[in-house]
Amino acid sequence: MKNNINEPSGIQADDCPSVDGLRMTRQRSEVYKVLMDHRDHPTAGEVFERAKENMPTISLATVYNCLEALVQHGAVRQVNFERESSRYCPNLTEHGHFHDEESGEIIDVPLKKGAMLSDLLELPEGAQIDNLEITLRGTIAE
Amino acid sequence: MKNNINEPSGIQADDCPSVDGLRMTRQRSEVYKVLMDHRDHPTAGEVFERAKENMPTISLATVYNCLEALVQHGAVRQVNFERESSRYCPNLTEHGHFHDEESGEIIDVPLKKGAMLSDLLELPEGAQIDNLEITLRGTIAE
DNA sequence: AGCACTTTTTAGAATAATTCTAATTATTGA
DNA sequence: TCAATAATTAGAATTATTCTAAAAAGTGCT
Repeated sequence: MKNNINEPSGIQADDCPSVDGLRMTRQRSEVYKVLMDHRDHPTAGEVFERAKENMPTISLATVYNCLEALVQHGAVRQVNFERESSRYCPNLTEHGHFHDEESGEIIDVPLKKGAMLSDLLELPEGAQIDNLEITLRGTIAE
Repeated sequence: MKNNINEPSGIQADDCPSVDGLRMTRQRSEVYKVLMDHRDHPTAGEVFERAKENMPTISLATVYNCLEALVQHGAVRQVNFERESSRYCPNLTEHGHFHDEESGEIIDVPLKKGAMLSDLLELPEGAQIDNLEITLRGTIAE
């Protein structure tokens, strides 16, 4: 790969706050920036298209690799709607996703402060929850 | 297809309570029975394997068709865990799913009676919810 | 800087769940 | 019984994602 940008691999805090233990390569930083830029839950393919604008040599496999690395280090969340392509979301606060069937838009749905999941759900005895996904599909009345 | 079983296509209430507007074929009824028999959230492939025991000529495409028909008519729910194969669930009460990472088991998690989703989530103004999916991943402490 | 070592990136091939296609079979209702 | 519609089937096609193996980049030591 031609690397003509004279840039250290440690990234400005603004771009990506050096995710714990994750080496910040130019590609990972670009992928992360794409997600931060418009926070609209793009698919890997969409991230690829956007990343190519700044970094024409990036490959789709790398985008997948970067997304996986970012997800595993907790810098980004992976969101699944039924059988569609995974989407990626840089919002790390606990939240669900509302999929507007009319506009196609995906809207972050924050958990109410202080709300306990166990108020809503009859969880199994002793359950330790590592991951929670709440997805909603519907419409918005005008 | 060889059809050597002399059986009307209308199904016993016990097998499948004539889902509104859905013609109950032998295959759909078999697929539904598989789901009712062990309620363990099988994948389409697993449903296929089980259905073949009683109906060796059934095809995988038909299993997919039947599952889709049953889902669309609300007789069965489709459950997705991340990128895994879809799973199918005949429990029609509102509930989520807990995926035990140790045993691999999937456990239905009932919504508490009277609990409102809007107590937990900051829903968008005017949201009409057609579909809600709550999935949890974790472990169970002994 | 030079060198050995590890990690990442890359293009393209492979995989696997699901959907599609077109032909056959079953079902319905006149 | 016949025509019309719907469902089933085998196998091909699709598509998101993962894998592979080679090249490139990064790291750390002297």
